[in-house]
This record gives sequence, structure tokens and C-alpha cells, in this order.
Amino acid sequence: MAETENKTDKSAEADLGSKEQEIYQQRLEKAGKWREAGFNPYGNGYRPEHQAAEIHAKHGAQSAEELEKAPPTSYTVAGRIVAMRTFGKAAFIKLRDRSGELQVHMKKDALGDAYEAFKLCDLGDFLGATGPVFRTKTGELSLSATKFTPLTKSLRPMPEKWHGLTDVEIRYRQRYLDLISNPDVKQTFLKRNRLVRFIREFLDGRDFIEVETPMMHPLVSGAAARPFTTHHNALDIDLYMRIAPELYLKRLVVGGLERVYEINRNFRNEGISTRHNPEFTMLEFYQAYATYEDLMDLTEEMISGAARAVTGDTKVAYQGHVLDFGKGWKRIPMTEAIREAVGGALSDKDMADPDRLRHELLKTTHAEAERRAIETMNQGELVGALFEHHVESTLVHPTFITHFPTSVSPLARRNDQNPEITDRFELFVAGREIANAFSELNDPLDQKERFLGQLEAKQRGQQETMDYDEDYIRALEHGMPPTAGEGIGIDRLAMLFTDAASIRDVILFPLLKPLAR
RNA sequence: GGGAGCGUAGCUCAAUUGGCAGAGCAAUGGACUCUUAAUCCAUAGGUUGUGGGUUCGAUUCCCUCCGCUCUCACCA
Repeated sequence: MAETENKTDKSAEADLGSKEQEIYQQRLEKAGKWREAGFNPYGNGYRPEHQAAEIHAKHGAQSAEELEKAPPTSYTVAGRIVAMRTFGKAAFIKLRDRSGELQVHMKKDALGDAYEAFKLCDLGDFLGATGPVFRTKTGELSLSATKFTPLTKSLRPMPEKWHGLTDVEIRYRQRYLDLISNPDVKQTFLKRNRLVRFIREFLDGRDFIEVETPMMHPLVSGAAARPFTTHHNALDIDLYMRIAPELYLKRLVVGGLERVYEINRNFRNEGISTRHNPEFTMLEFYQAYATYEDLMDLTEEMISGAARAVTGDTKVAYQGHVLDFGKGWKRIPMTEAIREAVGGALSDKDMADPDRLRHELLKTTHAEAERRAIETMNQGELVGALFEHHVESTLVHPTFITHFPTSVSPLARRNDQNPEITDRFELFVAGREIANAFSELNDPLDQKERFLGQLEAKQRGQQETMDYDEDYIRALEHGMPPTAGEGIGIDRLAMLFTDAASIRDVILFPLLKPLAR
């Protein structure tokens, strides 16, 4: 690789502006000078022995005098230079490692000839430094370097130090720059990590086992969504990227894995928005001998626990609201929530009457395409649409909406008292769906009918329908114990706990259109 | 896909009615051994996203295309 260094590699620098080009060349020359001085600008094998946070923890409370009197201890740290202030024959630099930042004082007195090599450092370079710690006149704990080692030459300029990087497009496309420039970003992803870890520990502690099921499916199953398609060459078959793992996980319950969960990606070929990324992370779990009501209890416990683990409190500030994840979330049947929202005008009889519902829905629907879609909806779909229209966005605090219509719940168990509704709930927070759960339909004959209903809906022109999954029926025919299952959108939960307005802020590399070159 | 907005130096932002494209940071040279957005002097850095049009003259007005943001629709 060394021979590329002093050549002008036009292809690699095609995206450089003229100023950046100049900096690039200057830094290449500095790297060359390091080589001449016996330092490899891309060396390997350097072992830092200490971290910034460790040093702050150890000496943060000591005064300048105490540090001076204490027996001298030498530390070896490594990191990226994120700030630099030079004074001719001395300099202060700020070194950042994974634990935090530490100021390092570089003095010609202490470094001798190595100081000339240090002067070739730029903002963004990585270096290692060794020396004792002291406190500056202004009180900052700092390492006084007696030895310094260049580790990696950075050839491109860092984003501006004061305003940082604010251009959202660059932040998403070049997330590494975002992470360097905006410390909050790292905190967001650390929180996301804590969230996922908490959930795993929570479920593991309840005897669930984590599994991985296929991401490439021969059928569209487990949800109503448009899939991505792909192709396997050797088998010469088309496959769908999974839109949900549901039917595979329930096959495992049939197989005797009574408590299973999976945290993994789903892919849906639909619109992109502040709440939708084409690939997103979903937790799905299934528990035999539980009902949807048990899962409401479990969900409250898991999510309020997660809120505390991630943010330190069950009251969470989100986009100007305070969301209260403390126990005792509201549980409201869907029709009741609709009735409240439209002012009590709909009787039970009205709720069962498609024409009455259609009339109600058309009152507030003006877009022509939407009105046409409403004309072909059945009673259950109309109830679902009314709910989304009038209620969903008003549910700020965690709220369970229960008893979804059977026709919009093709995998959920019918309610024993009323077969037109299911033993299902969705959890809404901040006006968004966060979780979806139900007592599972384990009657193979009913499931067959529901699949046929999906085919019928497709006939009517609905684009998001499930395929008929023969093997899944066969699995149910072997017998699935009474089971309840749930899906939770991890990205959306992460948004709530990190006060993120856009799902792109909790996904490291959200999908963007590639730039034309 | 529809609607609204945005795109100027590596980064953050200016530019009056359409009249010589500017500043700070970063960079380069110089001074400086306790700085915290260090300071001071000097220098350099631009295909104003792309391609067209109107005009004596376009960062500015109009159109095309590209990308991003918000929003509606679809959806989680």
C-alpha cells in the first residue's frame, strides 16, 4: 500500500474539492515525513494500556499539589486528535478514545526530537502518548507526554469544531463523521444497545430462548405488507425478504419450543418516512399457555423496565411531551375508543353496520383515491380505518387498544363471546403503533378460512395480503398449544427513549438514494 | 407517487431590486511552552447541486434533472 502514497490516485480523489485536494496532498507529504523519521503512518500493534475515563476516575478528585506529590505514574493512551492548540514549542491536544477524552500536553522539553514529528500531526490523526498526569493552571487533568507515537494519518479535514456537522444528508451518508462530530449520536446508539440488551435479559430471565428464522421466504407471510423480492440462482427460485417471522416462530411452538423470541430485521417494500425505514428491527416472541391479556401485563413490565434501564426513569421526555411508562396503562376496546373519539354517536348496532361506518368515515375523507378504497372495505376494515383516522394519533401515553376486528387480524384467535373480534391488542405511544399482540389462532380449519379471506381481499384489489401457507396449516394440524405472541418495533421504541424525531436517528445507516457519480 | 421547502469554500453560514461571490472555523507561512471555540500577522481556497432559458449581466428570475428535509398517501 505504501507505493500509492505519493502518487496522485485520481480515482480515489475524484470526490475531493480543490481545497480538500490540497489538504489531502499536504497530509500525504506529512505521512511521508513520518516514514522518513521512522514512524509508520499506518502502523499496527500499538497497545494503549489505559483509557481516558480510567485516568479521570483515578485522578479526577486530586488537586494539582496532590498530583505533584504523589509517586509518578506513567500512563499510555491512544486516540484520535479532536482538538489542538499549539504554541510553537508546546501544544495541548485533546485525545478521544472509546471511553472519553483526555487532554495531552506536548512539550519540546519532554519530547525532544519527537516534537518535530508531533508537529506533523493534524486534527483527526490517531496517536499514542505516554507520560504522567498533572493539572494545568486552569485545572484540567492532563497527560504530560514523554513519548509519542503517530498511529494513523488522517488525509481529509474534520468537520468544523464549533458548529459540528449539521447537514443531515452527510450525517446519514457518512455516519462516521456524524459520530466524530456529534457526541449525542453515540449516546443514542448506546441507549439503543441498552434497550436491546435489557429486552434479551428480560426474556431470557423468563425462560424464553432466542432463535433465528429465515430472512428469505418462499411465501409472503406473517403480516400484511409489500415485500422485496430476490432470486436464488442455483435453485432458480424467487424469494421474498421476510416481512415478519411470525409463522416460523409459531412452527417452533408447535415443535415444543414453548417460549421463543427473535430480534431481527424485517423488510417492507413501502414508503419511507420519519417512522418507516425499509429495513427495521422487530422483536417477536411467543409464549405457550399465555393469553393476550397476560402479554399486556408482560408488555407493561418489559417496556416500563426498559424505560428505566435506558433513561433512568419511567417518565420519559419525548418531543415536548412527557410519556409516563409507569404501570397501569389504559386498556380500551377498539370500538369504544372510536365511539369516544366521534362523540358517542355510534351504537353497537352501528358498529356492526358497514353502511353506517362507511358514512361516518366518508365524512372526514376527501381524497378521491381514499374514498374509492373505502367503498370496497368490509365492516372490520372500516372499523380499523375509523380507528386509524380518529384515534391513533391522539394516544400519547402508553395505551392498549384491544379487540381488533377479525377481518383485519388473519392470524389472531377469535374472541369467545364475539367471533367478529379477536383477542388482540396493539400498544400505542406518542400516536404510534409500538406493539401488536394476540392470542394465536391455533384452529387449523379457522386459519385455513382466514388465509382464503386474504386471497379474497387480494381479489378485491388489496395489495398488502398474505399468501396461503400450506405448511403452516399442516403444522397447526399437528397441534399448537394455546399461545400468545407479540411483535414490538425496536426502532420506534428506541426513538421514544432517545427523543428522536426520525427513525433515521436511531438507525446507523438508514436507506438513502445513492448519489449519482 | 402528490404537495411544500432546501442545496453557495472541507465544515457552519452571509450576499440589499438581477450588478465585482464574502465571513468564521479548518488549511498554509510566521510569532508564541498552561490552552479550553487560544490569540496576533499574512496567505491561499468557489463549475454557487446538474443542464438549459430569459437578460447587457443570474447565487438571485423561469424550466429540466439529481439529492435531501418536512408532509400526505401506503405501512410498523
